[in-house]
Amino acid sequence: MPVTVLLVDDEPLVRAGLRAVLEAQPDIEVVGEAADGAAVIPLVRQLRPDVVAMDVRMPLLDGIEATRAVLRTVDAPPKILVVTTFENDEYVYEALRAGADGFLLKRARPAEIVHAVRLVAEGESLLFPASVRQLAAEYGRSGGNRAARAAMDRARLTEREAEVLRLMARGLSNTEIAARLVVGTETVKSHVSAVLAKLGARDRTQAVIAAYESGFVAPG
Amino acid sequence: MPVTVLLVDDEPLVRAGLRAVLEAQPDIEVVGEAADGAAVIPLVRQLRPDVVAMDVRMPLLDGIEATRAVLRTVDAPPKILVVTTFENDEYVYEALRAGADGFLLKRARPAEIVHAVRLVAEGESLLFPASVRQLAAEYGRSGGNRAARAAMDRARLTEREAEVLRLMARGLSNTEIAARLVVGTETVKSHVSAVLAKLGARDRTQAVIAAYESGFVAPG
DNA sequence: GATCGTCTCCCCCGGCCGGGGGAGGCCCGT
DNA sequence: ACGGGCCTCCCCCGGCCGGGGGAGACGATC
Repeated sequence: MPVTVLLVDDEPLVRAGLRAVLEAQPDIEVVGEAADGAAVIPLVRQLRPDVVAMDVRMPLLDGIEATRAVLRTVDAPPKILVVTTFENDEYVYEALRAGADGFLLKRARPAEIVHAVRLVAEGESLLFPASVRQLAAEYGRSGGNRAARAAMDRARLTEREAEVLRLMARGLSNTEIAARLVVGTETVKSHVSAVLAKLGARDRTQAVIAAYESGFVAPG
Repeated sequence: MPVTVLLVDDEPLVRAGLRAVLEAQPDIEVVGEAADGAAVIPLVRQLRPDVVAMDVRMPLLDGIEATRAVLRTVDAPPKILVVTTFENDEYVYEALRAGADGFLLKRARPAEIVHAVRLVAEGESLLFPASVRQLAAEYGRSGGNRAARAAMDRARLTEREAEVLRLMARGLSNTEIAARLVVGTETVKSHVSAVLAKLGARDRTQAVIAAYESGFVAPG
């Protein structure tokens, strides 16, 4: 069955764009739209979407309040994907703390948008979407810390995964980690893949960065 | 004759604030504004300001690159006053090394801003205001792992290599770094290899760890 | 007992990574 | 004029990495 999505944005143009991008996917279906946060709750109850793509800055009720309201009042709430224009948007971190599952830049490429929707639908959190990385590179290092901490908290690593991440953050290769933990390299690869998925990291380097930025490991 | 100033910042609000503060002075005149680094060079050629108040973090072309570009391509270049939000901004030092004449915190009081503009216009350099001196002192001790710091000092990275390492420490792949620096991937690979060799790192992950441990990049 | 989560291991495979070696252009200092 | 960094780009190639998919074993919880 397809992933169902509810679009919430005050700009019709943005909604139309998201709809076009997402509807092009056979496994994604846009089941509704709302122009402000106040209309979200009844629509969520009625449509029961898997994912809500929610703008942060909206009239009446902003994305943060709407996120809190949905998570507080709806049983088996949908995943919330926060949509924003700026990567260094204070409201985005507020929304993540309010319980949103990931965020997405409006200027992201279509493939990245689709990827983000699928990921949150599967229950993953999104720390390092490619679009954010790129923008963070353009603006400097303003995007990181708080989002990193939030993502690390939300990651819910198992003990073994945390152990593997600590060794990754000391520069060990998969083979070396396997030797240290006295398991097979394939096992280590499984754990590493799980860590990457949970942190929304693309490779071990990004995972280590997230570990430092979140305070999971400390320098010195 | 008055001191003429060109404002370069991607945030209209910041430009408006600087303009208000500076225009209040009879001997200072704001002669132009730009929203990104790419627009700076033609404006400098056209307006020939005495001082350019340049943001470090900007889209398209950041303050460092813009500073280099201006100093390299303009005859009798203006004084460059780097404007930043954060005191511990790695980019600021980079900009100073690129030839900027001083820097200025956005949160500075109006009188300090005016003072800074007048000073650089007179040819003084503003490299170490109190806030930065303090931060440099903190870097001196809190910058973690002494061995890592020693290794980083011994490494003697070139400017380009340091730039590449910073981007590596943000999780960018070689391809992404190449796009950002507008060079070929082979070039990036050369720089990365040089960084790894100089730091004694086996792979990019270890290099990023060294960057964090040495304080070359700081979490938060 | 059945289900779930965790830890363990396996195969295939494409791709990025990093090593080695080379080379041309540029600016700078001797 | 000649070197010496530095930045740029090129080739070949082995290997580690990460994705996708699958599966068995164990304990806990319902």
